[in-house]
Amino acid sequence: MNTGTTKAERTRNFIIEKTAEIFNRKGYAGTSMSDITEATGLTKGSIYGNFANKEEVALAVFEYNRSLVFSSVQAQLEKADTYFEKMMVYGRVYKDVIASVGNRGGCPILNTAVEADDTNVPLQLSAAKALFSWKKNLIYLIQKGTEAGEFRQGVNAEEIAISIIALIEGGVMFSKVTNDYANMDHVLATVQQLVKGIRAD
Amino acid sequence: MNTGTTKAERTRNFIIEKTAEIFNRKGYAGTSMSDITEATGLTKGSIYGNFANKEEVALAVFEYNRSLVFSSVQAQLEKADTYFEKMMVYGRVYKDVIASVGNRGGCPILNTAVEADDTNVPLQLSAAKALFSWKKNLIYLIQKGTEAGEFRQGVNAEEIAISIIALIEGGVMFSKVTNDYANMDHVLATVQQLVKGIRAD
DNA sequence: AAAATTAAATACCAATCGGTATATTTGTTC
DNA sequence: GAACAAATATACCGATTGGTATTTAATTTT
Repeated sequence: MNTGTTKAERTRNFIIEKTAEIFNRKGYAGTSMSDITEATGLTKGSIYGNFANKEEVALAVFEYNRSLVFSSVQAQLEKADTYFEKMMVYGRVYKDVIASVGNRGGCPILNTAVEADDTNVPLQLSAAKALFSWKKNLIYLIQKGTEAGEFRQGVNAEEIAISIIALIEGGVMFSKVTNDYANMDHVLATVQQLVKGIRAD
Repeated sequence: MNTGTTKAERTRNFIIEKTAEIFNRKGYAGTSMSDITEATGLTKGSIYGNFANKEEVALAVFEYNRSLVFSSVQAQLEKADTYFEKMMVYGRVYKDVIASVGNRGGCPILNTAVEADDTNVPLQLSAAKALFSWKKNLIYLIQKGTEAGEFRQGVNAEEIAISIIALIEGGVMFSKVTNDYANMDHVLATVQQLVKGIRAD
């Protein structure tokens, strides 16, 4: 990528792209300015010419990492024809998403949420916003699927939505720290079971 | 608490107890030696007289935080008479556990796993070991419950176990970062549903 | 191509980082 | 209570932290 009109915009994107994986792996506190200058080959003067401080880099990087995962999922969602199939995308999100972006330090939402919830309000809000948006989208899919007659009436859409997110994020945490992705398969099987469970008969 | 025969042992425990919440909130990278001296009122000489380095403090603190959660759950498990009831303890773990230890920076296993999986091998192994032990215990309860005729035969115990852990940890992450514990209630409802779903009829 | 503007590099800052050697205090044993 | 041992405090180390003025280099605009 690295598009943008002015030189500053291009450099800004360049910095974000080059440091995205570092921030996702080491976290905000664990990533230093020298990590950033090293990864980009730029000097501090250049970094601070494009960002006010380390926090602003981290915020931009989180948005970039989040959008990477988002568009990867979005591509799968668009391929699915029914709302049931769209929901089932999350039941096999591992093969397409985790395998690609997951091998860059795990889920950025999870990483940022866990680190920032006690230490950094702007980052916390960014993570919370991403989760809220994800939840909202899942609820939307369930409601639309219910209207289309694919799902049963009276389903607790919010409960299903939050549970699917929790399963995926908890599964990423579990399989990453144990280095065993069979664990991810197990939680995704439960996600599929949840989705099949709300199907209209 | 703060038991121990020698003065060194008592000081060691004192350091662990006084810094347990700080490490759980700020993480390993985010907690400094001055945080530790400040919280304990001791000097660096005293800290390094009892621990080899910061990592050793973090490891001891993780073990302490983990055991806090563990014994809180264990107390509930012992009260439950049937294996079904024991499994259901995890479906209401929030009220007793999250409310107490959760308000000290969240689940130590989650926090340590997410931070350490890319940055610190000893801490990663500690977190992985804790999760493995938890998973093993859940599988044991399901198997024992099956033998006792409480649960159906042919249940995928590992899948249920990992899913319950993922739901709880994902739920803690979600509700902590959004500051909305209604989300925790939703995932716990799903945990209960999972346990009820393997019940023998 | 010259002038004006923008961006990046250099050199520096005080503060803090994790850690150590040594001195001093405290507790214990005879 | 003197001698000894253990534990804590003091003072220091070089390296690194995030951040900033200022100078130099590269782009745009005229």
